[in-house]
Amino acid sequence: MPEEARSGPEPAAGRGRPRSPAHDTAILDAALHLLAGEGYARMTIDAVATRAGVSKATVYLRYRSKADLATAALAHLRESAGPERTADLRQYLVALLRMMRLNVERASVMALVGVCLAEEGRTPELLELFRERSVRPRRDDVMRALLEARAGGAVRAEVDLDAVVDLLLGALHSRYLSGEPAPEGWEEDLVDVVLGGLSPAGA
Amino acid sequence: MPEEARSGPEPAAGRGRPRSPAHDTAILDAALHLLAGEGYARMTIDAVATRAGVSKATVYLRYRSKADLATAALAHLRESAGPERTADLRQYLVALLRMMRLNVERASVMALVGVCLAEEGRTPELLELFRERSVRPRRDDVMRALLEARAGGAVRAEVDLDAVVDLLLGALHSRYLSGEPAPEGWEEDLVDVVLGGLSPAGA
Amino acid sequence: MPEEARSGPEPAAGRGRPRSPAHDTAILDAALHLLAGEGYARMTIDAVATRAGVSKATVYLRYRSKADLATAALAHLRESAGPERTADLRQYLVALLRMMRLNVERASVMALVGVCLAEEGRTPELLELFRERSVRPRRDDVMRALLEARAGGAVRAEVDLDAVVDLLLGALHSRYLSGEPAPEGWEEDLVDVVLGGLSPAGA
Amino acid sequence: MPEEARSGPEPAAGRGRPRSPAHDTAILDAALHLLAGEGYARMTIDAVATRAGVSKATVYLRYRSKADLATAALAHLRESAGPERTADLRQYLVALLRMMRLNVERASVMALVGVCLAEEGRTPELLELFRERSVRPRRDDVMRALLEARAGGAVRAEVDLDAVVDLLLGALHSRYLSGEPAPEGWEEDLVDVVLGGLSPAGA
DNA sequence: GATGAATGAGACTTCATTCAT
DNA sequence: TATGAATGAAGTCTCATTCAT
Repeated sequence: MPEEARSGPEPAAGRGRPRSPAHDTAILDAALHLLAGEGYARMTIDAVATRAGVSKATVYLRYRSKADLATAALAHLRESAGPERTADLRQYLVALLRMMRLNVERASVMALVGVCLAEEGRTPELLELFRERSVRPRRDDVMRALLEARAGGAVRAEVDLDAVVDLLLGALHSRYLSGEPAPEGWEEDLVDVVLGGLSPAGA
Repeated sequence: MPEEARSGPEPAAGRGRPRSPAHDTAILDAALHLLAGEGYARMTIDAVATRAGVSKATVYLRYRSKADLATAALAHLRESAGPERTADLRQYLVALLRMMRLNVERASVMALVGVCLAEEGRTPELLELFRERSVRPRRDDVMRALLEARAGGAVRAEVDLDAVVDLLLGALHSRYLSGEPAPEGWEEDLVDVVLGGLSPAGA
Repeated sequence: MPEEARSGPEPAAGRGRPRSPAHDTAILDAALHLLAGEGYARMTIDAVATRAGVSKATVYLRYRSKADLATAALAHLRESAGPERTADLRQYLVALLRMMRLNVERASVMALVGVCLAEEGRTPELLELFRERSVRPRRDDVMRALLEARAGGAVRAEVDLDAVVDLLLGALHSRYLSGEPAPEGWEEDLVDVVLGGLSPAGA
Repeated sequence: MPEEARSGPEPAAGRGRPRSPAHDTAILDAALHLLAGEGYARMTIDAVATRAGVSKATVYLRYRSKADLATAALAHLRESAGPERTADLRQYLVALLRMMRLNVERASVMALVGVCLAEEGRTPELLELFRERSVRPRRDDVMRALLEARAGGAVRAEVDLDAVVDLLLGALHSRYLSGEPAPEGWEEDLVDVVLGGLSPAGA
């Protein structure tokens, strides 16, 4: 059988019994769940199959290998949408950061980040996919907002906007690594620092 | 971490063959190297022993289990010193961030972060130790510098300094996850944004 | 003992590849053989698998652990049937004891007894199973014969029949432990003592 | 060094520091305890050494191998003395059986029997030693009492006394294997059966 | 003599992957 | 297609035994 038949959930042709699409998503959901919860190495095909309610061979019918499956699972992360855009930059950034923080607190996003980082040496596609589905969309959101604000004169022209994106989006990681939970109003504080700067009169 | 009686270089009364201190460090170095390079699950005791030039049982003489070894390896991360303190806040922060970035580019620090995050659900000690040895010292450095600057009037009194720490120290993660290398002068840009803010005239 | 879903020869709905019944018995036979010949600790799963002509994992597909396997192997001891019942008590007891003695001389029954006794502190199920499959059936045989004989008036009413069972069935152990082989007519001697007693005139 | 120096607790000559006799017995006691409690395979040299309060090498200084040690431990079983001899046969036998039963209930004698039986195929010396120290003395005790009773006319001349010994001494094993505890007066019942026989009027 | 370190050879168990039904 | 069985290659940990002090 041609190997393309196994590289993803798309079946070879219209011949024979079609693959169950319910199984397709069940497998990917299960894999993603385990990937985040157990890490790559402890995500066993058996556990994925059981959780998805299928047999191991059914998984292998769709994915050539465990790495393939993990990759597909990450690719299955739907590009999450950011919050509604508002005209006010501060308000928008605060909303975006809050959404991200709640995400992190709810799902095991940080574990997923960890898996991608830890596996980078061996399976760089994982990090690449995570970037594409999760990191880049958020960066683009922020960057677009900043560009508009600059166009509207609300942001100084000489500021390096890439650096601003780095600052805003990294704070969550930094805070998570610190072990301290983010206090009430944390997002507002962040944005205020970035907007207003530290220096007394401007500098 | 090794059993109490075994964590020091010399056994109780100096009787019997002394434990080789060369082995002690070789084992921890090997473990740390593999932990960063292969992740927790793929760091095998066999590989650690081979790399350290000892037998597996010699490793087990020191550490009761693989988790023990990994934890000890992380604890063995020497608390790296920050750069020389300078009176000028901007200059100090830039130097600190640069040092951190070079660290990340040189060693597999991000992989280590990933391992700790990925294993948090199962071995929270790893993240805890990483925090203690790597994260907290850096945060303290920054915070001290900020407090001094505020005392000297170089920082507005109403700014939330914790948020500033989050911003500055997270940018590196954010940038790493973006996949784009940091450009020349990146640290200066970061610090300038934080010092000067985005808004045109102040706020 | 194997998991419920796995203890029968056919899986739930007949789906998938059926488990080889030849393997089932080959594994149990091999395990029993090694258990008797090598003892519990030296019965390795590897040896069982090799002797059964399967892979180790195939064994683990059926039994969760080595203890499980050993238990199942003992449970696999078919409840051996006693000799034909005869009306004459003496004749029946002699036949039964002879059968048991031949069993002991032929198979490594005593080694198996030893294993169960030696492991009692750690795996009491072994002894329990051995009891159920080997000890109790024999005791019941004897007891039934004694009860019938008593009903027929061939046995004094005031005798404690449990003690009689203990005496008759223990003699084999005692003799085995003595190191001397049982002489020709040993069983007859035993039974005659028990029937006739030691005392000259009666009591 | 000559191998005899290791085959037992007797040191080579009077030269050098003499071996500690306290260690000698501590090691054997520990070994015997573990042999009975854990079985041969699970009796580790490490555990013996620890329990004896010495180091592993100290054990090896005395015994060439684990098998050697186990054998010596069994040989160290002091030939336990039977109860006081009394003129009355019945009374003596009851006392002897009671002592044995209490022994079995107190110490892990049955486990030791099991170990010897289970290891017979591999280390027949164990069973041989056990026989010599524990089995034979008891058999001799009973036999002597029977012979005296016969000389005194209290036992029928034509009875096979070896069979009587087998019966009396095996009952304990039989009862132990049955899983039921011996009831109050069990020994009396046994002896009464053997003395009086089952048959109503004599034979 | 005595100690604790070091080791090589396994033992149990798991798992990604392939087969037969 | 889908299933459950079967497998070979590890991986963690233990232990009898030998060494260096």
